[in-house]
Amino acid sequence: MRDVDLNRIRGLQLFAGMSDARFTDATGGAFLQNFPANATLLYEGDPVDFLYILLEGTVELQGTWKDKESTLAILRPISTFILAAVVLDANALMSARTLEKSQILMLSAESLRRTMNEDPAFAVAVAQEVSGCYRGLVRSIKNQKLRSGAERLANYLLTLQVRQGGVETVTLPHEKRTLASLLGMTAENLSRAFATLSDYGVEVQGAEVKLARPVPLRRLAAPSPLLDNHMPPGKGTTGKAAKEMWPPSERSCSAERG
Amino acid sequence: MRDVDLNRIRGLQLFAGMSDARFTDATGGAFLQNFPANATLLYEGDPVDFLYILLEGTVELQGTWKDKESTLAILRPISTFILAAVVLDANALMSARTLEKSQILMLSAESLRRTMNEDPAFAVAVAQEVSGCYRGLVRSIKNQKLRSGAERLANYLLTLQVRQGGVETVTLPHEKRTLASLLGMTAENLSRAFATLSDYGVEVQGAEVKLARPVPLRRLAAPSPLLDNHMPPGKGTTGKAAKEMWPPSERSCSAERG
DNA sequence: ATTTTGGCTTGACATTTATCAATTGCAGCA
DNA sequence: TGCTGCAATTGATAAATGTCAAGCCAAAAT
Repeated sequence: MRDVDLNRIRGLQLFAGMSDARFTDATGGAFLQNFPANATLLYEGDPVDFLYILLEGTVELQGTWKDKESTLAILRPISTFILAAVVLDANALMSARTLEKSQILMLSAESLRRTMNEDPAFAVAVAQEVSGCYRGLVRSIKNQKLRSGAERLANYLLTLQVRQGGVETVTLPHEKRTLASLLGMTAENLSRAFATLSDYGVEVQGAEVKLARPVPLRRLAAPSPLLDNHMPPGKGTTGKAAKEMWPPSERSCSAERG
Repeated sequence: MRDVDLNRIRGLQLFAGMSDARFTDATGGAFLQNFPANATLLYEGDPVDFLYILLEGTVELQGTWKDKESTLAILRPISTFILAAVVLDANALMSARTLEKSQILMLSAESLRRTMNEDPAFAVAVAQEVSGCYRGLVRSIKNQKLRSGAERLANYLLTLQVRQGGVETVTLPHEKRTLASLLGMTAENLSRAFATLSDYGVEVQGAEVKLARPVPLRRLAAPSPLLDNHMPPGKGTTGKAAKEMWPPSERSCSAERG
């Protein structure tokens, strides 16, 4: 472990209230790992011995049942994942695999649980982080149960637009089949959903998607802070909750969901 | 507040490691409220000033979007709810309403946040509780995205069977339309899903459902600890995670989901 | 006892989504 | 330059799910 790597995570909200001594202690058994694309870090059902922190690359969290699989989240740096399993010393409910070459920091789950018990501020930070992840999942379920495929896509595009700085033409960050799975549909249906949205000014060319008529698109999408997390680094969801600073907890575990 | 009411929650995992003094302090601003059936406790988007603890009755958590609504969870005593919003001092993402006459304990959110900061053991307990809720939602999403309506119903029935002690004939605890919404389908489709399951020995008569041929039913349902929470009070999910004792965190916030 | 209410079911139909097969398009490579 | 492999698209079809309307049934009200 080089300090330069640890410094990348020292600034995370999760470790904010910690003394340097405790931070050093908690990250004692940590190591940095480089993975190629399409490497599986963890299988569904596996015991979880580490907290993973994605520093570079992309990681997909997926679930499987009866030969079917579904993407539950796609993570970008800097994100922690499987924190809940670490807290409860439980088995993983999701598989994790890299979508591209990735650099991942692995912290000993046991050390973290010990630190939680010794450092009150850290325990609070963990509770906040997991709470944010929880709320991300609540949004995800609502998105899935209340909206149609085209509506989910429309909202995904609008969220992407915000995250990319309000540009008119957004760039899809993943393969379309991955995006389809994240949005809860087949690749074929994603194509058709794009076709449907062409009536609303959505023009696709490879990974470039031009949102030519934002107004009708937004009317169809009807984005809502109660379902979508339009949160670019540094802004709070509500006035009241301004303390949910970056890295926003609600983003860490469920970023770029459908 | 009568002590007899507070005693009902004193035994919760959430308050386990707490000194009596801190417990008294944390529950200082608490009050017990009786609600009739169909009373809305909290609307989606509302600021959250209390942690709710259901002592008697039934509470439904639901989400709304564009005139559509969906049941996200149905809670039974003793369950806490909207803990994540309390932790983050954020607005509610779900509405909460009673399905029947209910008795609900309301604890000051601000007191609880203060207690979290003052009592390390409580902060850890909160982190564990929210982590359990998080995992419940992960299961819920997988259930929703990976299974068909009939498969969700089949698994719901099997879960119910376990929870009711393994009886051959289970009793549906809610109205079918509520159940349908929980399972992510319309009431009409729930009827048809029951019809589909008749091929697997499922015989419906009102709220009584006889599972006459468990073997083929289980083959169809393919229940899995990674998607279903077959956890009756007192048993852990995995050998390793035996410390997830009752009230199991994974049940509190998402019990009786589809 | 009769009416009324509301949940539940059923049928017909529309819409959405999935599946299968074939084709296109494109990037990497011989 | 032309393969080759894979993602993406398209069309045809099937399955799942939603919608609307009508009717059934049982519990509650009169």
